[in-house]
Amino acid sequence: MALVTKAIKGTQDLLPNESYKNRYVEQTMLDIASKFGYKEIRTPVFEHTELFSRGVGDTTDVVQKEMYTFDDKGGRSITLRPEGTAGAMRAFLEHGLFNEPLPQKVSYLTSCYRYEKPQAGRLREFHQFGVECLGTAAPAADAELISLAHEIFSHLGVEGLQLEINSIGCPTCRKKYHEALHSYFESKKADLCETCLDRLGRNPMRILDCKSPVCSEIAKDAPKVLDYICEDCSAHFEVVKKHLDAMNIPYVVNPTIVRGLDYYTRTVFEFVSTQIGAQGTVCGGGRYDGLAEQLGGNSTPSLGFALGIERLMLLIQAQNTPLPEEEKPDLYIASMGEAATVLAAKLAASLREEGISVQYDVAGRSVKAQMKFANKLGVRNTVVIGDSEIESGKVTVKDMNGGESVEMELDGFEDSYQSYLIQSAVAEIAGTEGIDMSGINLADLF
RNA sequence: GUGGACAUAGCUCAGUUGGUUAGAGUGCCAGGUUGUGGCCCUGGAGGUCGUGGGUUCGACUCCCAUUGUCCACCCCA
Repeated sequence: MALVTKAIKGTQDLLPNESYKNRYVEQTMLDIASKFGYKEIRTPVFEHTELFSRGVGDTTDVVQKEMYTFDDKGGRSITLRPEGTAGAMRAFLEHGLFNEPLPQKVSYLTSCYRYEKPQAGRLREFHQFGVECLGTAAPAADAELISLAHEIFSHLGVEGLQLEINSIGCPTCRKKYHEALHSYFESKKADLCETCLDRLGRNPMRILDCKSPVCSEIAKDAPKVLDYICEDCSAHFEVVKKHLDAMNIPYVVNPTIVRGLDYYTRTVFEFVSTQIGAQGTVCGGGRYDGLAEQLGGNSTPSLGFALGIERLMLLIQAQNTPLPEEEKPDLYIASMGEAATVLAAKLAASLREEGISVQYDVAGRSVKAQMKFANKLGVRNTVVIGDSEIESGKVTVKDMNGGESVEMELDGFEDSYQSYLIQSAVAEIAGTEGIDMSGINLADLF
C-alpha cells in the first residue's frame, strides 16, 4: 500500500478484466464508420499551442483555463490536445488532402487532456472516438454524420439517448442574433444571476442554458436563434431535418444547445443521456465551416463529432447493455514434471500457430492447482500430460463444461485437436451432435 | 476555480460512549488421494486504519491541516 506514487488525478487505468469491453466498443465504432467511408487518421497527442488557441478559440474555457500547456526544451509552446478536430484539420491542410476527392472522411480514437475538476463522466485524460467529414457544405453531409452516430448507438444496443439538434447560423447571422440577445438581456440585467452577467459579455447564448429559475424564466422570452438565422442557414437546417426524417432518426430541436468551441457554425447536435450523472452529453458535434480558414487554409466547409468513450462505457454499464463475452482460451495443457512441461510448451507453440489459444503451466504448480487455474480462465478444454501419457502416446481431452472426454494421440495432436474443435463448433451450430466429419477435408474449411 | 460527502486488507464493508494482539465476506496461495477444475472443509499470506500534526495515561475512533476519491456548479466528450 505504501506505493511510491499513484495514478494522476483525473486519470484512470483500464484493467485487464474490463479492457475487452472497450476493445469491442471501439472496434465496433471504427467498423461502422468504415462502412460510411471514414478512414482512420492518427495525429500527435501534442501540437503547437497556437493550433488550439486559433482553432478552438481564444475565449473558450477549454483554451483559457483547461489546457495542458508547457514549453519544450526548444522553447516551443506545446499543448496536449484537448480535442481531436483541430489536429485532424491541421493534418488535412498540411498534407494537402484537399487535393484528394472531397469530402475526406476521417475517424480517430484518441486520448484528450483537459485540466478540469474530475467528476462523473469527466476526466483529465479521456478518450474520444471522433469523425470529421472535410470539404462539403451540403446539408446531406450533416444528416449522414448524425446518422453515423445514431447507427453506432443502435448497433451497440445503447438506449435512451436523446438527439438534440440546433442551428447556430453562420458568423453573419449569428452576429445579428448575438446583438439581439445582448440587448434583450441587457434590459433584464438587474434580475440575472452573477454567472449570467458574466456570460452576457462573453457568450450571451449561454444564458439560455442557465439552470437558475429566474434566468430560465427570462430566457423563455428571449429572441430565438432560429428566428435570426439567414435564409441560407435556415434552408440548410430544413434539409438536414428532412434527411433525418427520411432516415427515421428521432430528434428534438433544442434552440438552447450551444457548443462551447468557437469553430462551430450552422448545425450543432448532441446525444444526451440522463443516466450517467450531470455530464450527460455522450456525443457532440456539428459543422465548422470556418475552421480551415481560421487555421490559415482555404475555405473548407466541414463537420464532425466526438463521442466520449468513458461516458459511453458509463452508459453501457448503467443500462447493463449486453456485450459479447470475452474470448476464452480454447485449451489448457496441464503438465507434470519438466519433460511434460517442455512437451506442453512445444504443443502450445504449434497449436497457437494454427490459431488456437492455448495456455500451459508457467508457474510450476501441481496438477490440481493447474486445473483450478484453468477453470478460472474459463477454458473449454484441458489435457493432462504426465509420464504415463508420454509413455502411452495418448492424452485425454477433457471438456470443462461437462461434455464427454475424447482420447487423442499425442502424435499429430495438433491436427486432431483442431478437427475436434471444428467438429464441436459445427455440432453447436447445427444443434446436434455426432456429425460425421470423416469425409470433410479440413483444408476446405479455411 | 467554488461547494458538499467520504477515506479501515486486492475488492465490498464492520469496528460499539476513545481502552491495549484491528475484524467479516469475497479474492489470492496451499492442503484435504499416490496425477485432475467447479461445491464443501482447513490453514496461510495480506492493513504502520490516506498522510502530517494536536488533545489524552491511551486515538481507527475527538480536533486541525494536507492529499486523494466521489458528487454537484462552471464547462464539455
